[in-house]
Amino acid sequence: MLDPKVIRDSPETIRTALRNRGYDQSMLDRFQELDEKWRSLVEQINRSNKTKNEYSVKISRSDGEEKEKLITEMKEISLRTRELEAEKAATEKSRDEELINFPNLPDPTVPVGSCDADNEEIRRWGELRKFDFDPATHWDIGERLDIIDFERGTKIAGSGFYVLKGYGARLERALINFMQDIHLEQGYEEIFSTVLINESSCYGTGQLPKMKEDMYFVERDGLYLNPTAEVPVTNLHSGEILRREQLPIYYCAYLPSFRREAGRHSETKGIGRVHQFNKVELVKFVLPEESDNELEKLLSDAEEVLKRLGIPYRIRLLCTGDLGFHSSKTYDIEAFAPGMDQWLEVSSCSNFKDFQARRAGIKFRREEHLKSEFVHTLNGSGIALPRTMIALIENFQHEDGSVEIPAALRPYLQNIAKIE
RNA sequence: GCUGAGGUAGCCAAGUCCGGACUACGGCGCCAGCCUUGAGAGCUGGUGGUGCUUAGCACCACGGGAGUUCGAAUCUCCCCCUCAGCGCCA
Repeated sequence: MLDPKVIRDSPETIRTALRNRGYDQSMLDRFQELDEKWRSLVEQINRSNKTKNEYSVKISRSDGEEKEKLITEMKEISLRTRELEAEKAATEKSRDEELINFPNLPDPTVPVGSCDADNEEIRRWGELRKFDFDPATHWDIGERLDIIDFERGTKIAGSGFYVLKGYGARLERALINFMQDIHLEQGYEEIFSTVLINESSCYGTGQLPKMKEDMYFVERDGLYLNPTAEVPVTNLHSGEILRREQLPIYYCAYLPSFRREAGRHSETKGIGRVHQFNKVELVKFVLPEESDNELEKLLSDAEEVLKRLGIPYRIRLLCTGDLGFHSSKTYDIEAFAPGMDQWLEVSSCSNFKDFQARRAGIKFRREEHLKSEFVHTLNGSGIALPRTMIALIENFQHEDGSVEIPAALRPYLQNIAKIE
């Protein structure tokens, strides 16, 4: 959520940001109109309340005929105040509905652009492997090795689900532990959170209201299935005022994530876009002045996973048009999958600045006597499992259909060297 | 799931039965001033949010919401959460 004061004081900044992001700027005009009306109503109600408070004291101190007279007068004032309050409540509701739909302000370093082609490649790591045979896709390899079962996933849950078997399942578990251990080394504290989360948590990080259609919802209990551990983990501190010495907080969390991907999964074959997937997530709570640096560190912490696995990747800085609703600046890490011949987004590292903190009410105090301020939050996948598995299988395949296990991962798989 | 007790400011905690001077008692912590060589103690004032015509003024805030009333921390209803006991359970 943006600071309403900033919208009031520098609407042109907001207008530019909306334009650069490709948003309809009319929301700004609607907000301004409603906000002005709201402020005028607040003024009127304040005046009215003041009179009421004065009457209240007078009534309690008088009796008899005078008291009756005062009560009659106050009745009228009360009635009028109620009307004003009803109007204010309605105005406030409309205004806040506008406010919650404003996307975050892009960081000045974010390139202005509208589509994928405008994203800026920052760097590459690793050599793309040269094959002396035609590299197979992970779904072909997975089926041949009997480690990925698409048909049975569909049978037990539906289209867009899959099941891992044998070494596939073990590889998944190994990757989770491998990643978590790296992040523990890097100074993150491990969290295992709930998979079901309430509505206010989803508003807190900004998934709601925009992503409602993409989330699974348990109607009976009013709970959502976790779409990304960013939501529960960031909300661990919602409504809290942290002490200065608690910051920075680094959390890493493995958690299954669920996305409805309404009308989209059929576009992608394999396990690149599915309804349920595992992900290790990195979440940071930091001092506002540190968040720029913390984003760079977060990115390199996530990259470390791919480096140790030996999977080639590239880093892209997203342009204003591709930036997520709640993010101020985002780097995507894309691993190369030679079978699919595609760069796959395996991580998205974002600085949200105070956007989520403002929604979720996450503050800190520099000194005990000073006013509380909003923290800055960041998060990044560290990293998403299925696409990592795709890259791993497709990069380390042999012509005979076996898949080599990268040396760093072997200790997590009873030291086996390959799956065949 | 049932029964009971609770939720008041950064923290602890009075007030709630019986609505009105509650401008929310008091304490802890913290800040400023006074005092002191210094510190401590003591004393005085301050300590959340919002709006505005911003050395200030006003309003709001007692878990959340709705209602009753001229007036609600206080009465009524719904919901959330905490604790205890019982029940159920991997």
